[in-house]
Amino acid sequence: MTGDHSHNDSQINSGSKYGDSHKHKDKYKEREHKHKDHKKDKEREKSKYSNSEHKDSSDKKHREKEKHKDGSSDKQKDKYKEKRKEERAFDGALIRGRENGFASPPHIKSEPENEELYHSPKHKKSLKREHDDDDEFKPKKIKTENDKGEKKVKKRRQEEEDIKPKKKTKDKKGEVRADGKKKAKKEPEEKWKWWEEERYTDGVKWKFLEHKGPVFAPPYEPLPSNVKFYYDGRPMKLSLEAEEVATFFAKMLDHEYTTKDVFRKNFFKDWRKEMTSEEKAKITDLNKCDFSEMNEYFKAQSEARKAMTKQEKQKIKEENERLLLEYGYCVMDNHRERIANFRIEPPGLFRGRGDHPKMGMLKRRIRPEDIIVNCSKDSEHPKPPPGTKWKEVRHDNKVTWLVSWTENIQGAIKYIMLNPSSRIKGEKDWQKYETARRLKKCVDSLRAQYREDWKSKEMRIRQRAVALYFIDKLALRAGNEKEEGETADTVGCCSLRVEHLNLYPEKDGQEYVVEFDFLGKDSIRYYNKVPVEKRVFKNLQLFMENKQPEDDLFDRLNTTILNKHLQELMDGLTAKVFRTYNASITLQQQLKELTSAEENVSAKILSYNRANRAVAILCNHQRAPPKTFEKSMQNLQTKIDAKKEQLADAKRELKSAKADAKVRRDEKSKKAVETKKKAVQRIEEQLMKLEVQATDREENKQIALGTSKLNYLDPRISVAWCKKWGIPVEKIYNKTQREKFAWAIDMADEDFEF
DNA sequence: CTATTAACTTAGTATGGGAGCT
DNA sequence: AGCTCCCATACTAAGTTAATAG
Repeated sequence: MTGDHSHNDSQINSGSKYGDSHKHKDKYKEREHKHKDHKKDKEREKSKYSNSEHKDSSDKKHREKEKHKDGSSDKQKDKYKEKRKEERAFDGALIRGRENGFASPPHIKSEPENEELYHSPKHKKSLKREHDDDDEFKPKKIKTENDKGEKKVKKRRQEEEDIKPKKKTKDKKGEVRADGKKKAKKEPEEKWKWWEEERYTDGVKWKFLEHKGPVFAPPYEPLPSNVKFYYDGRPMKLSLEAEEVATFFAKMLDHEYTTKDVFRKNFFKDWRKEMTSEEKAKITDLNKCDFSEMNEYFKAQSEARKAMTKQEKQKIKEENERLLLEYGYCVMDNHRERIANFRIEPPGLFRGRGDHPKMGMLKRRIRPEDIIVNCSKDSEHPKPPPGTKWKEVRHDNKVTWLVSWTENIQGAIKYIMLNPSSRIKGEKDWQKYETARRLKKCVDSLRAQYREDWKSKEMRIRQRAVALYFIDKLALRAGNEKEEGETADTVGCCSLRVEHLNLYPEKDGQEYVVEFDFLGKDSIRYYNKVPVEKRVFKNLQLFMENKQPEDDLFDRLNTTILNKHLQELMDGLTAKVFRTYNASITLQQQLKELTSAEENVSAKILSYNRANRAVAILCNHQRAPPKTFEKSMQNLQTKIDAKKEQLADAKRELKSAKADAKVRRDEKSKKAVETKKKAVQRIEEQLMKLEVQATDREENKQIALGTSKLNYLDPRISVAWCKKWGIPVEKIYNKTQREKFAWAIDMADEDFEF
């Protein structure tokens, strides 16, 4: 791959990368107080180093110069022109005429009619956006304009229908339900190919949106009177409110969380807030609280649930399906789309990841009064439960969410949004990969540029350039600043501190080795030793000079600055695009390298998984080794041994059959030989499959493939690979994944190049 | 500017149901 | 028929980024 650089190998092979992240966390416990004055430190750092930076006013000039320099070579100019062209082409292709109204849906059901409405066979072809190669040869612009013209007619037609949306919507409801059943048969040929349509411009996300609102958590069910809470050894009846919160804790009793000081402290504080004044007066020490009876009750409950009869379970299942059918879908622009999370998060105790200062706090119950509903004006608005009101109903079609509320732990807003299979998510996803592909086209010049910048006389530019190098080479995340004491102490690239790296002029026979050791997103440990270029090394030494361990490595850089810079280099470029780009390009290149034509399907899939794994390692996607890992490995080994034995038997039988045939020379015995031969073959195949499976599983012990597959790897690479080698796409993507990547499965052919 | 907020993507883990085995 | 194990899914926390407020 031209775009690739060979940095991956060292990582893929670095066995040392995965320490036990949990054990490791202790090391970071001290951190909190240690770097309390962090902000101040940063200021201090700034003035300390300001000498190395001649007047900030020169920055602007410098930037201009860079631009000129960039464009000065003809080759580069061409490159940029090309890039521009691409962008336009893609954008053009993606524009959905904004007047191409998607107002209220006449018939959600009958996809055939919709199909006609949105892409009559006539211009279907021209609307179809294919990959860039094609784009270069087609006059997109003109095409788009034509389409607009055509669409206008349609739009008008739709608007007429808009006039009586209410009625229409009602009609359709009956249908929706009826449809749910019919679906199974019809669906295949009815699947809506949103990727063959044009996109909205100007940040409009939809024209019509109708949904039923969220499903609230079930109300609290008080404990039966025989299940008691004990304080200081004596039974104590709690008020409903206090009892509910107590049950949250009781349910977690076997969890390690409840042994942590912070968790207990936070829980107790919030619990006390729910107590009556009498309770508050009495219950003053969590250690005197005995929740064990409650805990047992819940365990018994879950046992009982498991022991339910088939019918009972069936009933629950049906109820869930009913709920899904009623609340799990919305209508957005003529299409019924699946909602991702239509249930409101139930109350409970906050479980932060890592050393979270807020772990154990009470996560409040969300009521209708907390909910903001978003839908179109002309839709049938969701109704709040009887006797309640929504906080607000708004009609903002510049956003994609249907419902939002503010969560009480961090004060963050939570949303209900659509499923990944929806048009609105799919388009975004596709666009993400297109941006990464544009990066591929300019990454070489960009790399050349940051290498130049390592020599800059401005500290801020050097820091930026080194940070960018890390982001590119190591696929680090951007690393926003976080508010101290509000979250676990984790970092990304821009927020790295001096204590997170060690410099070794020479280590293990390599020069200029940097050792990274920090907690990243979700408090997952990143540990890596990488040889870097001398210039980078020298720069790091410079950045770390005269600093305390808890000082920022890049004291003149943050994610805003970095992203602003990136935006100037390429439209749509941000730090995370590098992750997407490097992940996808690595997959593509690894697939090329690892797949061998002679191998059978399961060996090819192992190769695929290995390629996938290389990406997961690059992106540091880890998982806790499954609790049952050792056992399941053993089981597999047992199976393998059994299979081997079986194979030996089969071979023996074959041999004797052969001998037999030789003597008897009749049809029957010949046939027997054939049968035995086939049996041997079959068993060999099975054995191979098992062995491959074992290898795969072993290699996957603490690596999670899912995240990269879902979020970083351009699905068209995988689809193309499947097509090229005749692998059924089902072997690579399960049902959900196929739904999410339907666009890629439909449009990528075997020559797709990322 | 800097800080905050809003919106959206990315993340690992818990759990529950179903496939495959005994 | 019951059991085990494994995967898919649900869940929701924790990031990134751009927009907005101060």
